[in-house]
Amino acid sequence: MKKIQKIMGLLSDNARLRILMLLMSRESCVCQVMGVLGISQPLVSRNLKLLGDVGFLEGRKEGKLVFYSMKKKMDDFNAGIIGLLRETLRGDRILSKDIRSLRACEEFQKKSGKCDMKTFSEYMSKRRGKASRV
Amino acid sequence: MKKIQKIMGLLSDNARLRILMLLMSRESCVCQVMGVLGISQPLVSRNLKLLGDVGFLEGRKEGKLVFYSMKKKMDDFNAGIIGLLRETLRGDRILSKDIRSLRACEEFQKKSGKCDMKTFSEYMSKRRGKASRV
DNA sequence: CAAACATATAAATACATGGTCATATGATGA
DNA sequence: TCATCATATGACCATGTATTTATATGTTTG
Repeated sequence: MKKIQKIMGLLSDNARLRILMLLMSRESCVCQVMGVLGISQPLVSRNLKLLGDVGFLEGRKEGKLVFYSMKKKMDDFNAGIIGLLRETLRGDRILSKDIRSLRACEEFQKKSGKCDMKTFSEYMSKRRGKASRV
Repeated sequence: MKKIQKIMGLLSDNARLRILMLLMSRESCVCQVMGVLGISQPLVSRNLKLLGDVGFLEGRKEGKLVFYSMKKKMDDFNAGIIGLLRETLRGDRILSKDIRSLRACEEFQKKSGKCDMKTFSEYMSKRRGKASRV
């Protein structure tokens, strides 16, 4: 009961919902989440931690980077919620856009070898200027 | 997305979760919910309204009383959440106790013909003194 | 109609939470 | 080792939300 309340509270936040949906599509590191959602690094870290604490996410370190992904094993309630979210938010505009942004962010990271999000923003602007309809 | 956030927020509250679970077992009027949960009347009214606004509950007037119950037709998300809660909270101590209290409250209401919750509390005390393990 | 009762609403207050800023930790490379 | 980069943590402030108090609305009964 207490746990349910806590989880429901966590899922009442826009950023955290987007993070969850984003990580359903694939794992990503903190700076990628920053880049995609456009929110501050401390806030991303905090939200990832919160989602991890209740059993939704797990982290994996790789050098200086930390990659987060959906936890493989979840209890019935968590799995049920995730399933329900996936069903309900399938095709959601914002989330689809986020997933596309994640691809772009990975691309940028490969080219530049950095997680610098200021530069990433500029990169995204140029990119948008060229061809892609957002 | 916005709606999901809203619903998740509503379900992060102890009183509202208990109300939902209580009304899964059967419909009840505002004063019964007060008596069972032991919270103030304005708060009960407010929470019932909130849960109604997002499509979980419906109300039915009967004289001065207003009975609330689970809505018959819900969209997939709402139905999914309710199903998940029912599964997860099946056998929860607090909720089982609430449901027993509801029976007692109905019984009291029949005898006294009133919804006076002060009197109901006294009634419950005596009752507890006699036989029933809560 | 007046009084009592059940419910709803409004205003006020107290507490929780989101977000930012500053800073700490930990890893890599010069 | 020092500098830089990526992430985590702590303190703080602003906003929102739960809860209470007071009061309004609507219904029954005397």
